[in-house]
Amino acid sequence: MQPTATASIPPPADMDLQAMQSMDWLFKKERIYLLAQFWQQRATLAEKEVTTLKEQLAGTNVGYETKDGNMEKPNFESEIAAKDKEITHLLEEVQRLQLSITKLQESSMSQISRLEDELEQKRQHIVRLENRIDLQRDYEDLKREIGILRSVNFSTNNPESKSAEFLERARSEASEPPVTQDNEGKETGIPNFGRPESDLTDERIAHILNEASHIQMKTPCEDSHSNEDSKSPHGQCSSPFSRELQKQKLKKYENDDIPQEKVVKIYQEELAKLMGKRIEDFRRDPFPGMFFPHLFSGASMDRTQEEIRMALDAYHRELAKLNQCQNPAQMTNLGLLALQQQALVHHHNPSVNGGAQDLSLPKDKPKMVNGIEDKEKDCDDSVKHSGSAFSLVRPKIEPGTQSQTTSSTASSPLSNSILPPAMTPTDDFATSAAASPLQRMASITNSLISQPPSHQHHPTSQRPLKAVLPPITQQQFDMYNNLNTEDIVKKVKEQLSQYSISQRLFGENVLGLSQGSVSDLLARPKPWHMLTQKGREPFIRMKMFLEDDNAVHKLVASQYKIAPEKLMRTGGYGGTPCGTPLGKPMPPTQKMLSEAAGFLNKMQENQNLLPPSLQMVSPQSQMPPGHGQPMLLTPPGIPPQHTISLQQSDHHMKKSSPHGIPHSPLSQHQNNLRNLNPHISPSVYEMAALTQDLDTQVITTKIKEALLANNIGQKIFGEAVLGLSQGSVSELLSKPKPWHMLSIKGREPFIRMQLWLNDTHNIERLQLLKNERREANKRRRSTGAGAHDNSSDTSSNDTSEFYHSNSPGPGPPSAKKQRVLFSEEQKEALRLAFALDPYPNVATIEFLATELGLSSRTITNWFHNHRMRLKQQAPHGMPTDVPPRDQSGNQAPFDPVQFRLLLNQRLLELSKERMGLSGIPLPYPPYLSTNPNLAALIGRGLLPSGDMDLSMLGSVVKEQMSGLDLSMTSLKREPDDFEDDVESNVGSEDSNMSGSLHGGDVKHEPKETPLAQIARSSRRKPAAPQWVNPEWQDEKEKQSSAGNEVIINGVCVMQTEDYGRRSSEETVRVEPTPVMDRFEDDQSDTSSVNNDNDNDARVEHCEKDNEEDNKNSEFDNVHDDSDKPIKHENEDERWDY
DNA sequence: TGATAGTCAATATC
DNA sequence: GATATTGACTATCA
Repeated sequence: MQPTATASIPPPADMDLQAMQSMDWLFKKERIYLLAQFWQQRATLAEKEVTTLKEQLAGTNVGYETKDGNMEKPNFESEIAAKDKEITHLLEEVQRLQLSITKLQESSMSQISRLEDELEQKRQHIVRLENRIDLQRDYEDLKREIGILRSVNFSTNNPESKSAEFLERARSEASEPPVTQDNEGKETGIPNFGRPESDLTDERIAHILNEASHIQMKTPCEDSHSNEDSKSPHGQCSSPFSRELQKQKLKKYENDDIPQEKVVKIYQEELAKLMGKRIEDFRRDPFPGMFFPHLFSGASMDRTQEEIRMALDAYHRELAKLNQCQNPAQMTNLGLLALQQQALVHHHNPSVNGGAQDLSLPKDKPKMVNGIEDKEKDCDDSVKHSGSAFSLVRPKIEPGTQSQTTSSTASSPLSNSILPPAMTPTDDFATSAAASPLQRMASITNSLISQPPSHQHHPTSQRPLKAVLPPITQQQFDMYNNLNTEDIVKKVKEQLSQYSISQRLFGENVLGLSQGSVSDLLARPKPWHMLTQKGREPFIRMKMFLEDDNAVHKLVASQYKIAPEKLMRTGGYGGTPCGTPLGKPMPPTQKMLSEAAGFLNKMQENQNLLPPSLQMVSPQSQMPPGHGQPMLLTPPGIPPQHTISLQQSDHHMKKSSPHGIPHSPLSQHQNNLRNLNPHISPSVYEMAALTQDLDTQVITTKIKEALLANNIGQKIFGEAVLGLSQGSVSELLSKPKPWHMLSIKGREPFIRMQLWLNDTHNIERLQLLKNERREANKRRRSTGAGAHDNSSDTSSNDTSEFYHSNSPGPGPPSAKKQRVLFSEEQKEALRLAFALDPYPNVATIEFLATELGLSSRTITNWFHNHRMRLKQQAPHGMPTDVPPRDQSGNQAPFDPVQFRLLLNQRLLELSKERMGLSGIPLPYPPYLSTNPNLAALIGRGLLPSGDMDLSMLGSVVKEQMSGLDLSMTSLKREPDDFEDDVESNVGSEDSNMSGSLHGGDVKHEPKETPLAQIARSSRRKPAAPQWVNPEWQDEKEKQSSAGNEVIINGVCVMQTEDYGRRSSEETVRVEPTPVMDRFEDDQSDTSSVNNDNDNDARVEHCEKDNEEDNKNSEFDNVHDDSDKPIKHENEDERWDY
């Protein structure tokens, strides 16, 4: 018994704005509070009981007779003592819990202050970011100012303004981000890649700079050390100086409080020095990289570049942060700067001239050859600028330990992963991530040049390369010389599970290991002392990961790339308000989820059908209709809109709450959260995760009605509202899965539908869009004469153009891929094969592929699709038609001979039907009667009974021997109805006559009774849930032991109690599109018991399912022994049904 | 390697 | 032309 309503809990005393920042604490506290309350209640009860007992003891004199006949008083004393003990225990418990509360309060205070600090920092950062949006312009302004000042300077110091001009030119071209000039000499900001590089030769630069160096005032340090700098990578003078320079430059943008003159001077000096050195180097060895590429890239050359890199690094970092916002405009800025910087590399590097051309290669592509050197020198500086939170994956490399570095590319996958998709690991990025900012910028540039911006989120192009993490340094080994691997693993697992981080993501980004390895490590961590140095590395990384507060957030954010990929199609996700600097790319944090979950759950108490967030007018309605930017007509998970939704739903709650539930802490949280951080609101995914129930059937029915009534097609609806294709919409509408069966992703469309339904202008908008499309089509027809009628109107309207404009322009709209079309016979064969073995092994697949003249891939796909679709067709609460795969691979083997024989039967039947002979019964060969499997098939009506036309059989057999003739077409039939029968055929003894035909191809494995087969559970374990309210997790833990919940597809939780209620009382699904026709043939033959299921449209399924249910009921007992808290969905459904 | 969920898009059907 | 079906594919997980 739990203390009842949350509403009865007084809000914690310090429920204020600050506390809102720490929702997890709040939840913990609340829970503890509840527990304390609970225990206290129990203590009181126990006390009462004791009192009662004492009274009884005092007031009664009853006794009982012992064996020896003596009367004895009941031992109330001991009972009282026990109760007293219990009371003590309970009171202790209460005390303990109260202590916990106090502790939590304390810790929360520190947490709050920390959060405040963090917030303040972020605010500052935002301010800085805002200041830097115009970075490029500032930069160029500065450049111009330099030019002006230089001219003045030179004019006063040297009448030879010509040299000043030259110098300026050299300067601007060699050291500043190259900015092309248009005819008017106006800077366009576009890098001039086309300009001949020889335009400014090094000799000329040298000349100019030599001239200038005589003219200019130089610092003594510079004079005396310029040469040394070129030799020594750690020049005493230049490094501090350049750091100073960098600082100054940064300050310029942050404060603008440095006198420009000074800045200019610094620039000039630095540039002159750099250029001087460059020339020196070049003179000494015109082709250094050719002979000593490592030295070249690693020492002098780099030294000079390094300083400029450092100066530009600030830009890079800030722009990268800006880029997090995925704002196209900012992307442009970034791109420009990247281009400029790349150009700078080109210009600044003498290698661009003539023979030394290839010397730039190690810079731009610091991969195979020079990767090591690049990394070694770059990490020195660039590491310092890397995001601190993820420094663990690019462990700080001490100068002294650098030489140990053996990593070839030294990429930092984690830092890659936190880049926005546009910057995520393409080849270049992955390899250059650890390189200098310039290299990174160059990579970005390359990427920008080679990819249209809309490709930013293409999932395939950004697939991270296998991570190669820098090795753990000796220092780190020393630091972690003894770790509790189990503990680490436990914590890591908690983190991964809590934040729904996949093992793959974690492995690739944090450990540099594959998912499989991670799984192994996490499942079976070896004790520290048993590990080799190498084996310890991952644990050290894990430890570092755990110690980095930000790491998990970044990882979560990077995992979110899924969402942007999807949502960016509408610009929705990108519309996320910025303010999420690199360090905090706005993952929906635990707190937020808890918050929203609490709220949603609370809301659901008050509303039967819908989660509160959905009970609202689509925020889109607040936008001017026909707004230029095409968007989904329901918010695609855009936080701002959701904010509205929360507000509205909150409002709704207040209005509609029948129970008048006052402001519970939860709703108060919500309010506060909303006020505090309007932009931190759940996305559609989060809403999906946080919504415990939603009647998909009702939603789809409503949608269908609405579409039908208004003559709106699935296509336009799908594209405009759901971002899905017509086919998908059709499936969704006709076969909506119950909410609890859907993964988070699968829930998304339903959320959108609901949002759309709540939009008061939903129809208007769609009509508007429809009209627009129609007119656009008309226009196109009249003007374009249908010249490029590539895909009818599919991708030619606004919305879909928007959706599909991702496809890069280049290349013809690839010719329509022709779909494989199975003939009826092929289908029949596949169905038969499926009936025999729904999980064919490779050999079987190959056999089938050969037999049917299809590719293995096609066969695999078919099986997969068939399994999935059968599953889908199973009504709610029904067991699926696909038995779980045999865990040990002992599925009754697929027997080619049996397959062929059965197939022959089927084909005969088909031919007969075609020839109008369907009434004539066919005999089956004698052995069939001895083969229970086949007999079962026959019994179920799969196979005809009666006398067989032997001549036909002969001909079919002939056909078979020469390969099946699968060209026939005839009746349709689903094997779905008989596969169960095959499975249910207890004690089958098939495949004994296997062998001669392709026998070698097919393994015959030890058999197992179907009972055992079915009783076995799926080999898949439920995956870690994603975006499930952590609060639920706890409850789940409690509940799951009762076996009433199951995690589906690793992403959603099925409340089987609900489920049972649902299927028994609530929703009886009536499929709008009956699928009966496909099962007609077999229905009459179904000998199973019909359990009077009132689902008309699903009768045949119910029959099957009931049948299977009956069959399986006995297996359930087998399973009941298992104490597995989480069961396979099939099993669960079976149990609940 | 192989399983599942989700989806697209070609094709079929109404 | 709208909708349904279905082969193919990606992403993710174990």
